[in-house]
Amino acid sequence: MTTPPSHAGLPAPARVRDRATWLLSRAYLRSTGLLSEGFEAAGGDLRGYHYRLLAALEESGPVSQASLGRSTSIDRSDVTAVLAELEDRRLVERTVDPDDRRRNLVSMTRAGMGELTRLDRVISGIQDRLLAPLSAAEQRRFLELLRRVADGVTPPP
Amino acid sequence: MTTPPSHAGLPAPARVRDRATWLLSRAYLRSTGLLSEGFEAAGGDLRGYHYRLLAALEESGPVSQASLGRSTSIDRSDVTAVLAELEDRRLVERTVDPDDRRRNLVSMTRAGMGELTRLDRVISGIQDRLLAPLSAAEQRRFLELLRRVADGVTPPP
DNA sequence: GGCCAACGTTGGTTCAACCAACGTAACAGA
DNA sequence: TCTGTTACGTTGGTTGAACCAACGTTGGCC
Repeated sequence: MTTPPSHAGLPAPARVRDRATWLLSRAYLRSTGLLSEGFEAAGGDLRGYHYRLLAALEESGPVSQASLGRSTSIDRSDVTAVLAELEDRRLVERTVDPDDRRRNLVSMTRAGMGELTRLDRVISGIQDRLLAPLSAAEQRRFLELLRRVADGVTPPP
Repeated sequence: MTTPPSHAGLPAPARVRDRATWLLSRAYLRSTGLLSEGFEAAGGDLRGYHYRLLAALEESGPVSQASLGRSTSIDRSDVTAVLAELEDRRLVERTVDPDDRRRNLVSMTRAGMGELTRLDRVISGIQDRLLAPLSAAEQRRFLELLRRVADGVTPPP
């Protein structure tokens, strides 16, 4: 098992303990811990990048790698590497776009769609576990506030 | 400048967009971006680990590296490396504990205290920038919810 | 026909967070 | 007192996510 050490135990230094950046890093750590647990339990040796690419691909239909990179905010060099892994596992296919031979047209296979569906369920379960400390109403509130912090758009006063 | 690319622009795939894990990773990305910006602007080539160690050290007074590692949740091997850098910059001192020669007693120098104070101000400013999208009341609410998510303690129903 | 931009690829880097193994030192039990 | 076990600091790795630079190929535009 790769359950994260969860070194929750002892209190952090006072200078650090209550800062948003610190709480955020701990929450993120917990989140990635749950995710990698989930990905591992799901088998298939996939990680976040794989899921994001499969999700984008399902939504867009066949597209170029560059476009996939833009819609997932994954660097195109990483897209290359991760797609190669997905192709090895027959979850996607890549063919040169006949209309523009610079482009690789990426499309999902039937197996890829199956894997995406499977991962979907796993990841949904993880959201529930992550947010379990909050009531349903608190979860909604939290997500709304978190979204604004993530977006970082400061409204004019 | 190392201002993060902030590739906020285009929307993530629908499967991903509204998940807590995704929002958390984006908020965390923004947070670390602001932090590294701040550390860079502060000069001195220090990063999060350095600050955490200095903060813990100031709070505890002279202690062993192992103890420092426990109170900051930093692996002891990383503590070793980062303390060596802090010592190079004369921000901390290390001496063998005469009462237990396995231990390195770490203490802060005057310069270290000064650096900590300086970084404190920088980091406080970053909290403000990070939470700027929220009103003061929302910030309090957000921090409370975030703390519970970070702690991950699921209360009995 | 030339020039520039886009694309995919290779091969790096960084930071935080880990783990394993080792020698030295202290300690606890027989 | 010896003996086994733990604690400590150190060295030297690995991982995942996010990056950047440079290159050859291809396409579009003037």
